Amino acid sequence: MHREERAVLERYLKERGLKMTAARETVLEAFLGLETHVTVDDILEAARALDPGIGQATVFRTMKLFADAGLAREACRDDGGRQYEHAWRHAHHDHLTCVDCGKVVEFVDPAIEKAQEAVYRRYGFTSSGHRLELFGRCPDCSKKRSR
Amino acid sequence: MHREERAVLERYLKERGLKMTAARETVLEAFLGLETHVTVDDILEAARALDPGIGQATVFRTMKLFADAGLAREACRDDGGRQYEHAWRHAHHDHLTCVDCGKVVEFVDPAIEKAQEAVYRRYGFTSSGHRLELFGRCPDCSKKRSR
DNA sequence: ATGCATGCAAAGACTTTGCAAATTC
DNA sequence: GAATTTGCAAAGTCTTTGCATGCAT
Repeated sequence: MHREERAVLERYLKERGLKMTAARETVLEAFLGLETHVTVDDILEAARALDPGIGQATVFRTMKLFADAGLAREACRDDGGRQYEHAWRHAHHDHLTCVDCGKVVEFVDPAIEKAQEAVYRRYGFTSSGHRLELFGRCPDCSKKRSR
Repeated sequence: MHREERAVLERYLKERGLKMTAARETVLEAFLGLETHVTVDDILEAARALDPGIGQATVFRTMKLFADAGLAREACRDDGGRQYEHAWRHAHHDHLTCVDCGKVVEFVDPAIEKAQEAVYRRYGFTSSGHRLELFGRCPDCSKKRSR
């Protein structure tokens, strides 16, 4: 499973003289098996389902490693909680989040991307990424609310 | 100083039977006297400069109150640190942050705002705000880097 | 063999909460 | 006077670090 991500990790490790270990494999499988947008705790729980011996510190350390290897992306919720998203073969996207039920829609909008480039030019900045989160109420929650 | 913000706070407090206290005034002055984008610690330090007796818990509690009163806006950095921004008479804006020196440019781009509305419509969501942060390198840092 | 990685537990950073005393209305 | 607020310290979270042991190379 997840052969490609595993190859990415192995290459990353080899490049810096680090080691492929059982714990790293387990955390990788656990992380990839979950939907994107998970907390360290979610990952720990999933990892322990595969191997109960996994330590919490290992998950923290491993996820930092994955982030650096380009397999995960560190994000943060407004309440300060940290989350990780899948980053490999998971193109850039923005988020549309329902403030009631928490549902997240991922989208990419060319018009927005283009307008952002114009902003960079306007201020003479060199672009290096962005984060856009739209908040609102999803169709279901809107309906419930108007009743 | 800051008469208008003070009036907003007083009205907010009166509406719910809460009290205007010296500590709240102090924290308000401290917060407004700082530039936007500050941590609780920045505010605590500034507040203690005005009144050394201010407790840390009071600042936490008071900033939550201000956020609810519409005077402050809670934000969060990617490293998980919490920040507060001024929210009163400080229209909605997005951020363009220099990844090298940390400088922040606030901007509003009508094309982006418009494109966002289209995204809401596309997914049937009701809008309730957004957060956009562009990362890049400011002109100064770009120059330094290319040398 | 060497040195990186692990799990545990302790330590840290940040935030919240319980409480008695002080303050506001 | 009744009720909210405060500052302190204790308790909670979440995350990182130190260390002896275990493993990958």
